Amino acid sequence: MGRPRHTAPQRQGHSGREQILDAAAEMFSEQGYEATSTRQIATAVGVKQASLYYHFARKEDILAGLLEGTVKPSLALAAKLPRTQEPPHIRLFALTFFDATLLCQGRWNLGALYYLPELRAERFAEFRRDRLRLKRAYGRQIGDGVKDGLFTVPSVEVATSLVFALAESVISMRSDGTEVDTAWPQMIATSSLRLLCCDEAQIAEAEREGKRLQELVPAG
Amino acid sequence: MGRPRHTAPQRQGHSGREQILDAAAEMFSEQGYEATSTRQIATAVGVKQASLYYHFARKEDILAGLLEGTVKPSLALAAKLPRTQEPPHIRLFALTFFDATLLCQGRWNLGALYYLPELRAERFAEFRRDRLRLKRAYGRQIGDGVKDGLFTVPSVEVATSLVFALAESVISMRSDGTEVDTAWPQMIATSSLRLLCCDEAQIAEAEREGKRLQELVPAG
DNA sequence: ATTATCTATAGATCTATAGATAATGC
DNA sequence: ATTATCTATAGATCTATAGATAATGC
Repeated sequence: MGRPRHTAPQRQGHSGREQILDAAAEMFSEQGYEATSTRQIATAVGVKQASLYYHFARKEDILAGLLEGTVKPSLALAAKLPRTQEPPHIRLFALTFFDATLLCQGRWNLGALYYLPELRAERFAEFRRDRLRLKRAYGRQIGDGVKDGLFTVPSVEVATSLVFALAESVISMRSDGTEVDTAWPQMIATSSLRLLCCDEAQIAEAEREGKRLQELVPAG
Repeated sequence: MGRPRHTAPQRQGHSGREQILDAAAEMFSEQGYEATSTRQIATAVGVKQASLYYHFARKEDILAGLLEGTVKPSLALAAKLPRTQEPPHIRLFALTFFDATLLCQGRWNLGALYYLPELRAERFAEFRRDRLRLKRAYGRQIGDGVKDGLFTVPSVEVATSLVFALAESVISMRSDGTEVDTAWPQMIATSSLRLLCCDEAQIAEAEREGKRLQELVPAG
């Protein structure tokens, strides 16, 4: 319903809103936020520029709409980890694997949005806070593992930053055009444990058990 | 010489060109390229907007001027590594340490420019090629190490991407406001070897010997 | 004469708003 | 009446050029 479009729909997505988000996801992640005009998005969707404003009050809200739901699933998994009673190396493997898997999949490289300098704006404070919470969840697993003698690191803070960087490394890979296949998340999670000087026997155990925990949360 | 400015100089740098680059470095790395207007840069320098165009024909050339010289030093070190006759784990440590050190220092977080979506433009093809060459240099050290039985990895390609991501991890750290002190490069280089399943004895050796190789190239 | 600035402005954007219009639903 | 589009446009940019101007150097 509503007045018919001049052009046939050009985009995936049932509602107009979803079509806008789909087009914006592609363009924001590949060209950047400021470099993508509302006119460009509208043309890709197959509507006139002003029609976007029926669905989103401001351009920023389109980006916010995309960010919503990117970290939430990982954060949901992280929240359930403490209750699993699993040892830290398995929990960390599960978190890293899950997070990397999310960033690998999806038609567009949504993770690239994390690097947009525009995210410093107040409008995106909540997203930044969520991403920081996720990083802290990594830190908790690593800290617990050190306490239990499973990991050996010179600094929990540095180790956390490095493991977090490994999980997110698929973002730059995809941006650079590297094919990131389904084997990567496992290699990333395993590499993280190696970096933490985890025992090979325990790494093997985490590889077996860690994937089971993915089911704690509905698949992204 | 030249007509005097209306405002006293606001920026570090001897020439006008350097002052423009200094201001642009700060703004491009913090706000992004498109989000930074030539007027903003000019104001920060203390000149009128049009005066920038005496030094740079186009806005893109300012960004190109900044990128020039960011990967070159690491690439120069990488080029000299084969002649050193050092074993791969020492060469890789040296490269990672040097690269991370460069990214850590400097008034502005120039590495953040690597993530600007605008770098996909043809104007920056040379920079992209250089960065890819640097990544391949990482790959060569890792491949050699695997051949010599020093490293054990499921895939040289994935391992290369992960080690490269570790070296560049300081970029996101600095962007997020994390204090990145002088101890990080060493921890990053060491962590890289751990990720590659390198022997602890050889890691210790690389920590001792790797730093010596920094002198192959004039300090960035 | 050369250098490095300035003023002024063309021309091309770009975001967002106001209000009309063409469907469907009640 | 409601929904989702359309047309038209205001007002604010933004990059880049043309040409004047105020220094220094020869």
